[in-house]
Formats: sequence, C-alpha cells, structure tokens
Amino acid sequence: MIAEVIVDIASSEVDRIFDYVCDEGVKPGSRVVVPFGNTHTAGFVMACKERSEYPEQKLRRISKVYDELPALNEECLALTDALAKRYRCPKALVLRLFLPAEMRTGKVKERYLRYVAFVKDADTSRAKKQAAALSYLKEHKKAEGRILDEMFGAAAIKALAGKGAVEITREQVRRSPYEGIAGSDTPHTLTQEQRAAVESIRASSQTVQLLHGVTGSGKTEIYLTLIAEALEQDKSAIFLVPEISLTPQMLSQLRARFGSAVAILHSGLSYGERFDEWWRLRTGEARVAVGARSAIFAPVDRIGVIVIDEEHDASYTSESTPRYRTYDVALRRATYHSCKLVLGSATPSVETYLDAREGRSNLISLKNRINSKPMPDIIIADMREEVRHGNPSAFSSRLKEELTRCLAEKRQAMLFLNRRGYSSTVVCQECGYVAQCESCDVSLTYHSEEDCLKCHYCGAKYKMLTACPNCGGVRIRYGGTGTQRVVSELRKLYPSARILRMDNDTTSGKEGHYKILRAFASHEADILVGTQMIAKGHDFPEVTLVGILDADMSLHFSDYRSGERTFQLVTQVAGRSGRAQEAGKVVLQTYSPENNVLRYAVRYDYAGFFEYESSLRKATHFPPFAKIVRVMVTGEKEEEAIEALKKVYYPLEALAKAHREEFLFFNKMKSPIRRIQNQYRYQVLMRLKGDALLSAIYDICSVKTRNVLVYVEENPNNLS
DNA sequence: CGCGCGCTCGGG
DNA sequence: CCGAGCGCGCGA
Repeated sequence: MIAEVIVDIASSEVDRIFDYVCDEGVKPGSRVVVPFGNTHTAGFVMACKERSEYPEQKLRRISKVYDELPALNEECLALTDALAKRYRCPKALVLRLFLPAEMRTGKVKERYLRYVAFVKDADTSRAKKQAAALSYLKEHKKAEGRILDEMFGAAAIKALAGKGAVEITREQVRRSPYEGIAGSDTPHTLTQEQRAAVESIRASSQTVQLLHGVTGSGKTEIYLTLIAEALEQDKSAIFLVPEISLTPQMLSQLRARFGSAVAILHSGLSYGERFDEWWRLRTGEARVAVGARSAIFAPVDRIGVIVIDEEHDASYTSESTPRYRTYDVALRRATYHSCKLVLGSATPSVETYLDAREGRSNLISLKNRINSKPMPDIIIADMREEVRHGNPSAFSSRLKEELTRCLAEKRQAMLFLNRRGYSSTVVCQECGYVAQCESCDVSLTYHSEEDCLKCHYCGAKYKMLTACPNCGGVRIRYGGTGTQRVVSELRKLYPSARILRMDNDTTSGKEGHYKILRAFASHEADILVGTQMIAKGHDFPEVTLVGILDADMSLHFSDYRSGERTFQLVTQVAGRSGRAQEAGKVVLQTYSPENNVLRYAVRYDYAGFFEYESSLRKATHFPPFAKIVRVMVTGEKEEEAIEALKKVYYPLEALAKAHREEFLFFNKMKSPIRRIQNQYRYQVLMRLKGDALLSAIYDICSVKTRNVLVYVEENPNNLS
C-alpha cells in the first residue's frame, strides 16, 4: 500500500505530499517516521492509496507507525488542508496544532502498567502460592501485576503465566491532573431567562449563537446545560475560555459537574498530564475539552456544541503562524459537525455583534442578573479638575474619599491600572536623556522592588542609573505611574491598610496568580492593585469599590479598536464590584470625561455604544466594514529587512495601483516601534474594502527571503 | 529543514 | 591550482 505523507518540517519547500510504501492497515491520520533525504523525519499520513504515480524504484518505505489509533481523524485532516490554504502556511504547522507539543518531541511516553488476568484453571497442586494466586485471580478476574507480586511473589505469577493459566498485559494508564480538586456541584435550576435562552439556542436554525449578557447574568450555567445535553446525546463538547480564566475554581466547577468526562488542555499542566488528557479525549474516554485558544483543536469526535466564552478577548487570535482566529476554526468545526457554536460576552466585539444584528447569527440577550442586583454605579472623576486644584497624585479626591469609607466599613477595594512597574520612563532632568532598551526602541520601566530597569518588550533587565550616562546629572525624574508606585503611594495614604499587588511581576508561574487571588478572596488584604489580570472572571463578594486609575490609557491608542477595548475594560472591571450583598461603586478616572465611549460605558449601554461605534467605523471605513492588512517585515539586519521590504512593497504597490477601487489606504512605513528584541520592523499598511485581493497579497508575501521574516496580519490586534 | 553539489572567488 | 563559502535544488 502507498501512504501520502506530509513531513513534519515547517517549510513551504517541503510542503507537499511524498508517497511512501507501507503495510496494509496503516490508516490516514497516523503519525509516522519516514526516511527523508539522508535522515529520518516525523510525518503524518494524510491519505492511503493502492498505487503511486511516482517511479516505483524510487519509493521508500515508512520506517515506523506510531499509534494504534491514528492521532488525527478525518475531520482534522480535512481541517488541516482548509486552514493551510486559508492562512497560507505549510500543512506541517497546522498539523502541529492538533497535537500536544511533547508528542512531536517525543519527550513523554505513555505510562504503562502490567496487569494479570485469569484465563483458565491449571494444575497447581504442588505449588501453594500459585494456587492462592490463581484462585484470587479467578475471583477478581484481573489485577495489577505489581500488587500480585507483593501478595504471592513474582515467581508464582510468572509460573502461572508459563502454564497459560493467566495472561499478562501492558495497559496504558493516564496521569490525571487536578485529581485532588473535587468541588461541590451547586444545584442548577435555570431561571426563566436562562431557560428561554437555552430554548432559543435549541430551536435556532443558525450555527452561530451570540449570548449577550452582563457579568452575573448566568451565561456559564447556560453553557453547562448545553454541554450536559451534548453528553446525554453521546456527543462531545469544546469549551473555550481566555487563558487567564482557566482558574482552579473554574476547573473544579467543571469537574464537579462532569467528573472525569472533562479533560483540560492548557500550558499549565505538566507534559505527562497534557499528553494523557489529550489521549483521553482522542479515545473518547473524556468528551468535554476545556482550554484556551489552542483547545479548539481538541481531538474529539461527534461534537455536540462548541462554546467560546468572553468571545471578544484578544487571546483568541493567534500571534504566530498560522495566525488563525479561534472563531474561524470553531465555525469550520461546528459546520462539519452540524452543531451550535455559542459565543458569550458581556461586551461582544463590534464584528460579532454586527453579524448578529444583521441576522448572520442568533442573538440572545440576557437582561437580568441572577441575583437581580443592579450593576454598580460608575462615577467619573475628572482628572483635569484634580490637576487644577493642585492634586498631582494618581488618586482623585473622590477615589480617596471612597477608599477611606470602604476601608472604614471593612470592605475590600480593587484598583486597576494597566501598567506594571513603578514608572514607565526614567528621565534625566538635566539633559532630557531617557533610559532605553539596547535591543528594542522603547523606554525602560523602573521597578522599585528589584531597583532595576526592565524592558517590557523583551524582558531585559538593567541596573538602575545612579547618574545620567549622557551628562552625568544626578537629578532623575520618574515619569508615568505603574502598579508599584500606586502601592507605595497607597501605603503613605493608608498606612494601616493591607495591600496586595497582582501583575506579571508578582506572579511566578500559574500558581502565583491563584495564590494572590485566594489570599485576597479570604480577606487577607483590603486593597488589591493590579493590571488587566485582576479584571477577569474572579468573584470577590467583599469588594464594594473598584477604582479605574487611568481609563484613558487604552482610549488614546492609535488603533481603531481602542474605543471597543475601553468599553470592554470598564464593563469588565466594574463587574468586579458588589457581586454579593453590598451595592458596589466604581470610580473611573479620566482626562476626557466627555468621551462618548466612556459615557456609554458608565451607563452600561452596550447597544448605544454599538450604534455609536459601528456607525463611526462605517463612516470612516474601518473593520468590520473594511479590512486592515499589515505586512510585517522583520530582521536583525536593518539593510536586509529593507531589502525584503522592497521585494514585497513594489508588487503590492502595483496591485494597489491596478485595483484602486479596492484600496482605502496604502503605505509603507517604519513600525511605531522600530525594533523589538533586536529585530528591525518594517511594515506595509493597507486598508481594503473587502477580502477580494487577500489571496493576491498573500501570494506576493510568500517571497523567499534570507534572515528576514515576512508575514501578513489581518485586522491586527495592535499596531506596535 | 538539512544536506550535498557545484560554482565562484581569492590567495598564492 | 586549490580550498573555503555560499546559493540552489532535492528529498518519495
């Protein structure tokens, strides 16, 4: 038989089928090792056939077939072809997405245990131990070899096997993560509104379902009901959440509901655990795949429902080749299985909501919160006023007032600032010198705890300046406030308050987040200061005050999505306040209180925001009414990068000239940040009316370059 | 991707 | 004349 093989080499040069001779019974989807050139390489059987077009004497034989059950099924293989085409990348890169990384590198092997099973009676009259072992096995049918050895001695078991009375087998066992986490299943009766939502999804003839509801409106319970339904129908489910939401609390909730039917796929697991969870899904032993973006590639058959929670989250778009959108992959899978794709969010992306508005998906709006409590009041603090009244600090007088009251009432507060470190710039007062990273064209952030300067783009650390390296001056100014500075100012203002900080610097490893959150949840601190990561999915019933210290940070980004992001951020952060008994409050500090997005956000008026934002985008020709395409060219040597840029720029320019009607904008430029991690960055920025020329653009950008990376981004998440 | 082949260039 | 360096094409 002939196998059509794709070799596991991430290069377009070898991205084609190679025919190999193989034994009968080799199935498509199997991982294999094949002789390739003068080495051996891993590969995947994409299809099998009887005869090859290739000259017979040149055919070579597959040297190893890995799994009894092929790692990939028909759906995965078809999806590989489709995605490789869509994102113009080698099939090998797509195939890799389907497998846990350690399966390729061969770091982890299955864990086997020896079992002994009863086969038939035999003469054991002259061996007491054998007789005892055999009768034990006759009763129990099967037992683990190691335990039997201990009970009856290894020799006796061996002897029985020799007589054919018992059979020894090696069976694969799985390491199961979070085994200790039990969690109690809360009773799950649905509210009227939740029942109606489930009914609407069931009855809908559309694939995509958009579940729009504020924090606390009970979206999760609806997801779980739909997943349970899939399981009842003997189908499987995929449940995706943003990376940050994969907390032990969330996992224990799922474990409690679905037990061992749940398998978790995420980077926090050990290699062995991830490997085994993957196989549990592949064999059907587990049928609910839970994880972040990459879990959309979970090896499940017969999918009954796919859920994408917090649909708007930026982490659902891959930042490396293939730059897939999770939604795109999910829609393909849902279509293949004729199942529903449920998107949930309190603040859907403009694109997603527009689809629903225009009837391309089914919109379900949850109007009420489960506990019928209103969302907290959002108070705008005008920071211009503060400056006018001689208050230069990071805290408005209103926030200080509320903080004082909150602490007096023994409640908790959360302060949010999306900037870590102490100060974002270090400036010499004498000559204006700004400390910059050697490998990136960005200014360094001062970190007070380690008394050092850090680059937030490449992670490099530098010694803090004692004097200006330019002029020798010693008067150094710290510009811009980060979380560390907020904490130190808070300590001065509220010396007796217990303060915790949570950002990338305080959290070592996955456990780090959890520890801080747990400490805060059990009221070991009064104030939690943090970045974006405190905004998502955690329940703190004692929190009655939330401060958004700099709502403008995301607002004035030169990015068409900045309004959307700000609305999402404010809504999300506000949702942290007053979740239980007490009414909550939010103080939102801004220098532009008249800003439309903020005005909609303080009223929790998503519909109003959407109308405003979408008409703005329509008028200015921005996504989802147009497409932004950025071609990035990066390389270590600036001249090489420029040379490669020219290679793509001229053909692109010609394309733009030939299709003026399709182009709204076309320009080549240096990236806003010229260099990151010693890589020079150049870009061609385009805005197109639609996708008509996308294919041509990808074609142009698939030029061969040396030492330079060229890639295409569609509607990129940031333009740095 | 990794290799080997062959072409080119420079030193002597 | 010979060896090092690199661009190119091949792999079933």
